[in-house]
Amino acid sequence: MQDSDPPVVETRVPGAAFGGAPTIRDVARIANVSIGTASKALNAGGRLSQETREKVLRVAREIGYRPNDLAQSLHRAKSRTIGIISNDSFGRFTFPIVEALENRLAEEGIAVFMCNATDDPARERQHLDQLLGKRIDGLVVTARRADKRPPIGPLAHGLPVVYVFSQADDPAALSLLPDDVGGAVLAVGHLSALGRKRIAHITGPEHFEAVRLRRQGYRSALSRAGLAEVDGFYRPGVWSEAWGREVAAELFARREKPDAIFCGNDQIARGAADALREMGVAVPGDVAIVGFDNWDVMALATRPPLTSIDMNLKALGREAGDSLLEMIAGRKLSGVERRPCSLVVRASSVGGGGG
Amino acid sequence: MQDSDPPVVETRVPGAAFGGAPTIRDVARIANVSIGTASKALNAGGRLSQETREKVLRVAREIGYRPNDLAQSLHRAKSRTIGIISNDSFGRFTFPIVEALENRLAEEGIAVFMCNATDDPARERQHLDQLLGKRIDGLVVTARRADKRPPIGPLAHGLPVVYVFSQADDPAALSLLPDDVGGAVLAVGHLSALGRKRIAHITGPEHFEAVRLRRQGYRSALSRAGLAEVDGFYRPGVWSEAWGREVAAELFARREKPDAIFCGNDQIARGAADALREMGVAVPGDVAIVGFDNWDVMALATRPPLTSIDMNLKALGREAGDSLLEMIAGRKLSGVERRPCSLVVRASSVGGGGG
DNA sequence: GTGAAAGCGCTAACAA
DNA sequence: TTGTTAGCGCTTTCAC
Repeated sequence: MQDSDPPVVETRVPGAAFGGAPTIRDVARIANVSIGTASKALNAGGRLSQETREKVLRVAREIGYRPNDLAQSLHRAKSRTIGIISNDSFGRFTFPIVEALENRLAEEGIAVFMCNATDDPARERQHLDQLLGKRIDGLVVTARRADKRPPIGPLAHGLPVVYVFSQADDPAALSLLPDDVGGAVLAVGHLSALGRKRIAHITGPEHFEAVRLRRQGYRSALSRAGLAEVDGFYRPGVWSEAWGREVAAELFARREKPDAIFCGNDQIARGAADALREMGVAVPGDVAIVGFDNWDVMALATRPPLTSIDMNLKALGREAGDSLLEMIAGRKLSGVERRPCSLVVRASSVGGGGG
Repeated sequence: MQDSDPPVVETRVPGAAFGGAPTIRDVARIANVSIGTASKALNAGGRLSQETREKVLRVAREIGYRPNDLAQSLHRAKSRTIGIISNDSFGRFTFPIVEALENRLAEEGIAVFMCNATDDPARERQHLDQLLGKRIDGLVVTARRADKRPPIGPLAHGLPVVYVFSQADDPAALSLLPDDVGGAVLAVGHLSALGRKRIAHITGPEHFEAVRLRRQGYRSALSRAGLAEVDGFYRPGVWSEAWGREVAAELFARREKPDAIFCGNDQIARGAADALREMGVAVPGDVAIVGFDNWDVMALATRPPLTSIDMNLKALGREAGDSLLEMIAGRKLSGVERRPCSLVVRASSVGGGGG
């Protein structure tokens, strides 16, 4: 059976390319037209008799023809492909960003190469080389923390690059970041609007830019509300529940206790909430708590559920996609853009007393 | 200076391809050799004078030449590219898998297209079309839960596909999964080896295959240890901390209390641990607890830290990469392969009494 | 309305 | 040792 069909096989022999995927040449031959005609029919262009067009399309469908995008790319000098390099090994923060970005780009028929560099410059360089070889039309760089990093490069001049949740040390680059200061102002503003006067701030390590910015927001919101910054109420440390528990316990062993805590992330907030509950302090009755990140798995599991600041990472990712598309279309974009966070109110700041 | 070099510019005019990236033609022209010679030099092949080779390489380096991988692919009929379609929007479980896979493939110089289908068959189809157009050499399909799914297709015949943390309803397909039964046996075996006799199982919804398999492991480990399955000790429900708290409280209101709990995931385990601590039951003194997933953020934050079952997702991802590479090389692989889990012991099952 | 051919960037077979 | 050329799959211009 198999051996009785040499002629057909023969026509595909000098190539047998790409696992035998049919080419436009196959379509043309079977439909009995020239390659040019087949191309015109498939691309819905040029003048062509209805009959021929349909014949070609039918054949194409029947043999499962699908244009080879690599060949097309070669011709149009655009790969319709972009790369994304992450140093977060695509963790909790990068995920939503990358997902939204991929969605946006998929809408335009652009495919995304995913590369994980895990903070290793050598790996990053290697990935970049590969991507440049693949002639990506653009690049997105993302990271675990939004601190400054050396810019990507040197690379094919004019390759559009967007840094998101990551900041290049290069004024000509475009960086998209959440507005940490504004997020903190939102949190503290919410608490002061609820009548809280003694607001503490438990947060992560100060070498994170986010920690410094959120503190700045904390301070400016306090002064805007006419509140004093109590000595010992600002507590940088680590991003863990244990730290939240520890500081909360300590603050409530003081004479001057806070009536609200703004936490640098949801884990700290959860730790604080746990410690307070166990000490018999009512949340939000005695103390209101606001977290940061709005990480559902933490915020919802906390008792009571956490009011938190959402960095709107999906929106950030989508905008990164928009910006990259614009840059690919030729626009020059640069600067550090900070996008607003939002406040998600739950029971840890308002509602039935609790504890 | 710049304007004094018009001829060079001119040579690149009919094309200006790919953002002006230099081509091998540019290298050849500047090095004053033929294209064929340049190619030989760059590919370290054929016989060529040392001198010429070096000259070519130097020019290539100077003008920043990087071979166009699309053109190479076209020629060699391999794209050195694979696709990965996820229905987990790359969440907690898929991510370690994808990361390890990407690492493995990067070692071979293969790039990975990332596609998120989010359980929408239309989006999946669309992504698949795009990937096939890009002539990927292979495909990996991954999902949020390891339940059976309709196989991908129809697609270019012979495209290697590996399902990981996902199972195709097709005996000819290769699926790589964690061994849930074995994981449960490990957990319950650990508890019974510690002398626990009354082991309860709080877990997620029964429509998850993982729940059914883990229960099976639970039962077989009980009987292997000569322990009875106490009525009401098997508690399917939902994957939440609240469920863990609820059931734990309930079990300890009974006359016949368990002396160990094997939980279907770490969230349930954490809920149980919290409830018990608040009831004054000592963990692991009175009750030992084992979770499942070894999700660090949960397992480590629990008081006491959770003993848990690790599905070794990174190893699974790496193996998926190995398998895909083999299939690309021509081997046919199929069947449902389950890979062992491991037990990670922490203080919730052994150690200082606690509570 | 249709076909022929050049060219996208590269490799490999064959000439010189 | 080096150059020439065909061809990978596709689009597009230009003849017919």
